[in-house]
Amino acid sequence: MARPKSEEKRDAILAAAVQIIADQGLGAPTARIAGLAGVAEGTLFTYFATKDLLLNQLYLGLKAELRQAMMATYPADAPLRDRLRHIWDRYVDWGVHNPAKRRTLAQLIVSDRLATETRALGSEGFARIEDMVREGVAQDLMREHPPDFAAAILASLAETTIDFILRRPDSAENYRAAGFDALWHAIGR
Amino acid sequence: MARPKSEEKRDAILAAAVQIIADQGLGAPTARIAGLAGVAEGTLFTYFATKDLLLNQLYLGLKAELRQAMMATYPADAPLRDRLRHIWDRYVDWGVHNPAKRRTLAQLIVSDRLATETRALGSEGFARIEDMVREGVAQDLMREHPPDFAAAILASLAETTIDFILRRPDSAENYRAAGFDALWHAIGR
Amino acid sequence: MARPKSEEKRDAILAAAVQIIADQGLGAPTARIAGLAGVAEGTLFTYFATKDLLLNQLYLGLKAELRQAMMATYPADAPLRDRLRHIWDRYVDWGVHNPAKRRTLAQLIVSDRLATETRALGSEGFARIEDMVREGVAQDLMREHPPDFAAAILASLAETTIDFILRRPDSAENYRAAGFDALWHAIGR
Amino acid sequence: MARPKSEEKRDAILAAAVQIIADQGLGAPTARIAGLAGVAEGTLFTYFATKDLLLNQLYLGLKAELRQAMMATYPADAPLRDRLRHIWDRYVDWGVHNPAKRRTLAQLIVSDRLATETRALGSEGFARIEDMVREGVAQDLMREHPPDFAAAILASLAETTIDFILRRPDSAENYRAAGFDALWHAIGR
DNA sequence: TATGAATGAGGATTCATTCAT
DNA sequence: TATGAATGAATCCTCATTCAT
Repeated sequence: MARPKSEEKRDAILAAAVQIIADQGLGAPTARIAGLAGVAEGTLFTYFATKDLLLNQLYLGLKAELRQAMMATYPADAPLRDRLRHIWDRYVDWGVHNPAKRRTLAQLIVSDRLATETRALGSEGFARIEDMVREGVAQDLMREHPPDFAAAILASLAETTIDFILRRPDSAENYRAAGFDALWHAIGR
Repeated sequence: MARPKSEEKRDAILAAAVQIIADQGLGAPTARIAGLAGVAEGTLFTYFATKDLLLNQLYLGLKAELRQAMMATYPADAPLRDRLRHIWDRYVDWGVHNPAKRRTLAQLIVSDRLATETRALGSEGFARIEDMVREGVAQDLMREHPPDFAAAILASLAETTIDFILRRPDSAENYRAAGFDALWHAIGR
Repeated sequence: MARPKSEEKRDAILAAAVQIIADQGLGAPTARIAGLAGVAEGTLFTYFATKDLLLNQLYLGLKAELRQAMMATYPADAPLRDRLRHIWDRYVDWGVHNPAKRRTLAQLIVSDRLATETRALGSEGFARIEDMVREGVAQDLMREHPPDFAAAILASLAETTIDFILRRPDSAENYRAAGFDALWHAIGR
Repeated sequence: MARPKSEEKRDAILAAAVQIIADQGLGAPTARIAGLAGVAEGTLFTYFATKDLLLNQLYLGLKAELRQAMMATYPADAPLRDRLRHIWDRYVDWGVHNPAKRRTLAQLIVSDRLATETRALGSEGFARIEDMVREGVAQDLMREHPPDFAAAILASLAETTIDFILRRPDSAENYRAAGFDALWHAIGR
């Protein structure tokens, strides 16, 4: 007895949700999401009992995806600055190449529909960055910031950088480098 | 000329909207806003023909308020770093002391309910910061970033800082200083 | 102490009502009527305590106007057929030249907003036609129809004639003549 | 395929609309219509996306019904006068026996809620009458009227006749005969 | 499990009427 | 009397969710 609820359909719903929410906001009807996903209105609810549940799963999924993108081909043995740059580039690139996902994520984050627990789960896994900060501080490469604060700075500078790249794609490389430069000075020594 | 439209009522509606939206999101019923404002459901619509119009006005109002807060008692003759610090402190303080307004602003910004024109109007007036950046670059105090990029970095670091202060109010002073430190290094030389 | 409520304003409101109702139906807002009449929303209600009252007055006014139009320069001494033709022509012409009034009247007649009494008042004054029918029967010029039935036939054929003239104004004269011909045969001998 | 949309429910809604509109006008709430039809408020909108759509369908349905009534048991081989009389009687009877439908139809016709296309569709199918007129003219039985004008005369005289019968049901037979007599002379020779 | 019709609470907006000015 | 802001009931329609098929 294989899994009866097809993984495929679940994914289709999630993917549809990203598109729809990106351009109609969280108020978008579940019916529209189902439609784009190619399933019936009611079917959506066999995969996600509730719209809120769908939204929470969506958030978690997107966060996980971003995390994976950041960590893919992570050069564990490279020098600190290179590893940081690796993460930075991955973050920025993911954002630049997935504007709908990013927009949806933004809506979810400021919304009141994420359970506290969900939010907590989503924030995990940036531990690697925090480790790097601790390492940097120990090696005297970085100024002494609380590690989570430094990680948050990385994220916020990356977001700003992505915004500018999306607005002026021609200067993408400039902004990506300038952003990293700002980051390195902001938290480095 | 009958009863003139009262500035007071308009403000009450806007103030109510801030509270309600901060904790129920943009989907909050206009009826609830009117209720909190102490006016009839219909009255809201004599002041704002449409919920979207209300939202756009609200955005503009909050942006203006933040701008004023930042520029109040601006020490025009102080050294660059002090002027930047002044703006930084005002920004952070405003955010810390007006969490509902800030939350509402955040919702509005990621929403799809702001007219393009509104968004443009709202972004104006951060020119002062950009001027400072130009000045800093000229004086060789700052690294050469596009001025609007530097201004955006200020805003994003301030937001991050506010987040941390709200989460750990006891360390407010530390975060405010650390945040500025990060900013100064990020864009300074 | 002359009359304080200006007759002029009253008429302006009634005239505005005709236009507005003709193209937006009876559901048109009183505010819009007031606007077109050039008076304030509230002023309308000092002239007509209620929208229903306004509608009833409007009906009565239009009916009276049509009646007067029909009877103007009535050739009391002409032969029966000529007198009937006179009324016919006046009726048709009034309808053709006052399409908005006619449309409004039509809406009022089928609506449920006319008081029974109003409707009764409106129907009066077609007595002249009924007299003509009696006279015609007596003179053996007309077939024996109930006089009010004959009058109603006149009205309904006139309405139909007006409809066709409005749709094909080039053939106005043809239709007016053909319509009268039909009427004369319908009720005449 | 889940529950299919039931023809029954659709008809119930249409039937309810007739009753409600007949006595409360086109302004009658959809909720009341749904209520009388025995379905939920929302259900009405799965059958008719819009109140205007419902109204247009209603008009078309009633027109079709009237047309069918007129043509049922049409004696295609009878003499012209008998065929005309057949249509006349059917028309009048339908009106007399379906006062609510007739009242609703009247409201719809003068309203501004029928699409131009709807109105066009509704007028089709009175072609049979026009054919009869052509035939009558050819046989020298009728005076030369434009066929559509003659058809309109039939309708308007029938309506007038129905009005009188409804007001004085005791004389139904007289009016029906007198009305046809008027019609026959109006358009016949 | 998949479907989509059925449900009815809820929401933005309208509008006749009232009332402070 | 004239004005137009204030009122809140009423209206059309939406939408998450349920349920018969």
